[in-house]
Amino acid sequence: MPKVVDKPKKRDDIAQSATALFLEKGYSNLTISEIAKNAGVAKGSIYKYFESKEDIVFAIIEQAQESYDKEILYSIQNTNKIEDKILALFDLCISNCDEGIKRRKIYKEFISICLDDPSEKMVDFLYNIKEKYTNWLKDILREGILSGKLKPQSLEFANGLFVIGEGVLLFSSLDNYNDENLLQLHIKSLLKLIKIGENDE
Amino acid sequence: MPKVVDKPKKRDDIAQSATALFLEKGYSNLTISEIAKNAGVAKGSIYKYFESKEDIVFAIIEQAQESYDKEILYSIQNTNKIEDKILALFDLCISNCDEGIKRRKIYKEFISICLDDPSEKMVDFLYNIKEKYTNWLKDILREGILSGKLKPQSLEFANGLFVIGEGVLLFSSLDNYNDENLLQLHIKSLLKLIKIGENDE
Amino acid sequence: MPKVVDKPKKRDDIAQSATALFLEKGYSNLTISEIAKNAGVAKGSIYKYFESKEDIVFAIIEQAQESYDKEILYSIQNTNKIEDKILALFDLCISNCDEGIKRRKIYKEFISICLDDPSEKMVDFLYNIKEKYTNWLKDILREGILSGKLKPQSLEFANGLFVIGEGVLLFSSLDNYNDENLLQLHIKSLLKLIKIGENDE
Amino acid sequence: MPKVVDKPKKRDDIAQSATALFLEKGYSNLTISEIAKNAGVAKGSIYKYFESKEDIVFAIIEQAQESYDKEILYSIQNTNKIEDKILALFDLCISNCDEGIKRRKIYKEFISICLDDPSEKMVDFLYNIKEKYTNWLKDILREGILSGKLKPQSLEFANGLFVIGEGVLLFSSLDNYNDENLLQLHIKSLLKLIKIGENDE
DNA sequence: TATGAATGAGCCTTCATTCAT
DNA sequence: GATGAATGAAGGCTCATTCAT
Repeated sequence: MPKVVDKPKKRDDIAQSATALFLEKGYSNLTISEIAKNAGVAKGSIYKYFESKEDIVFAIIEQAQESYDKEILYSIQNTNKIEDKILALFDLCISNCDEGIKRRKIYKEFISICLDDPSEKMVDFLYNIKEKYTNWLKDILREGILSGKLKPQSLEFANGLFVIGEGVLLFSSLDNYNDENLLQLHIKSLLKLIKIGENDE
Repeated sequence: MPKVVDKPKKRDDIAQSATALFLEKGYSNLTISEIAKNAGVAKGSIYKYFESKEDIVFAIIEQAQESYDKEILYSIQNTNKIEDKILALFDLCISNCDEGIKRRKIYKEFISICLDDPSEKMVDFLYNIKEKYTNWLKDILREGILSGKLKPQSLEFANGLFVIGEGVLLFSSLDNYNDENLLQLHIKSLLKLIKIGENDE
Repeated sequence: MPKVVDKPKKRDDIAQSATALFLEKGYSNLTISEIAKNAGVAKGSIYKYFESKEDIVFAIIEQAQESYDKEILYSIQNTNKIEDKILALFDLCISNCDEGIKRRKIYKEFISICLDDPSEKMVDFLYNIKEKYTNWLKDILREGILSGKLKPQSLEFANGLFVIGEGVLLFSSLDNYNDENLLQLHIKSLLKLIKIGENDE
Repeated sequence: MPKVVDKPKKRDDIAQSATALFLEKGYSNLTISEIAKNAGVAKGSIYKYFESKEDIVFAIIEQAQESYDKEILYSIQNTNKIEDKILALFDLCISNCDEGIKRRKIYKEFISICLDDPSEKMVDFLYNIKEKYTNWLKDILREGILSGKLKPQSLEFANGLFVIGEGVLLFSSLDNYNDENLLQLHIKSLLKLIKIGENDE
């Protein structure tokens, strides 16, 4: 009987195990040797499951993104107030629990790779994230407009808001920048302006 | 008599010549050998003018930033309308002339270095840019508030606006993203909301 | 099945092969490239077996010293006369067979490294050699004293004798100095003085 | 009127100034640039006065040796007891005043160079030192024999004694070895044996 | 004569990937 | 399937020496 190997599972396991290293050292300081050792697998075997080093981190990122997406969607759907929905959407940029910080780091490394030596695969992935989140954001805003809670021009801020998120992530990874609630304040201030019935003099 | 060499000039010349390579290949794919060859100089000579590879790109970045700052300040001071001042401030993220694109690329590489392997020097430099531009932005907003053209809460958007700029830069460097006027639209939309006397239903 | 490599053996083989080069060119004129080529191995492979260039020569030195120690101990134990025991101890400084000359060269390179740029590891190793050989020498002398063959003050010459050995090694490595029997003469003359019953006018 | 340069003097001055650096950093860590800067001279000028880096340290060593020789000779001639004469001869290996330590370091570096990459010039110089000092030592011993103070066989220890000196120097440069009076003890013990009228049971 | 800019070979080390077993 | 030894290009940096001015 041949040894049965659950290839997708093992692939996941390796990516899982590499995640900790990835967070700790960052992409460019990470070696295949370390990943292999950490996963309890031979260096050569890595290439049975992944095409390249980049492929590994891509798997990590994909894994993280997938689970994050689910959470976010769930959060949005289980929240009522528009403000809370939007904040939920930006949880990645705001949350300060361990899990949140971890995810931010992964995303930051992902961006770093895209900037340093962009591959089509990576850039496409980033592009899809942007589309997806911008669309979710637009859905929220559209819903608010339809229900009469938001001014019609609210939609014009969707793209910009997403991009703020990116900028915040970028800065949050650098030591000096602890403006974790910069984004919250901005969102809240903006909402005051685009909510109907709250435009005070 | 000693051979007279204008050291600062030569340093600048090398940095200048390295800039093209830097833009083309990015920091991590750039080698000292190439820089030297491109500058028509021996490898060893590079180290007469620069302390390290990082020092070279830092010089490039400093050079670019310095000249950019001057232009921006000049633009701001020679513009009347608040909107134009703000757009001038974000010229780096908006402009599509060759010079603008080049600068954006340089800035993007700079960010990339900061993300990949941040040195104190680099991060400090980034921090100072942030402070400087945020303050200029606040000055513009404050002036608008004082002159009765902007609502008081306008100031709350200063930090967020700067960060949008960063996010835009980040995305603009990736091939697929040609939303150059995303930022303009966002700014214009926001201004409509924070201007006094333009809040229409 | 994994390719089976006797790692310690290969390490030894490389060290062995490097020894010839080491003797021929000396530490500072030796390059890793040469060592690799000479061993029929890729440059990178060297670092699978050794941590650094210094590590390689240290292995060579250790190898030589280890085998030498065994021989010396054996010689001393299988010799009867005190004089012969002492001469056996200094075999490294005296012997003129190929093996002896080779060992002397290795030892000389070792000293050279210690003088030029001493690392803790190297100096400690030298220190241990000194302690070991001085102690063996003292044992021989003590035995002679106890058995009534040597005068009690003989022990006072142990340290000095060891150091003569060092000095001789040092000089023997330089081309002009062929006083290989300088040490033998000195030892013999000294023994005449410290032996009991042979102090004649 | 042509600028008159006292070339030999300037050569000496440069060597003098380089000595401190030489002591501090050792030959292999010393750069021509440093020497030039320290001497207040251009790098290129160094090569007007010296043929090579080695030539500079050779000058330093020659300078040191010359002044040392004078002192030693003077000491020997102004001392009466044989033991004191011999100790005076080995002052380089024994003295612990600043000057003595300095000289020992220079000599050690000299030996280090001879071991690492011996040039004819250096080795000849070392050979001459050996001859000179051994001869002085023999003179002292011969005088002692003639005056009936030393046994005839004393002469047999001349070569060995010189070599001990070398060995002591070599070790004294390494951190762990503080047996500064090893040599004194050895000499004194030996003298007791070779003096006439002091052979006790 | 003095200068110091320029040279460029050479150094040790790293690491993603391959492939024989 | 699994292994891990082997590869070898590439990289940043140093420094004694030369030579145009």
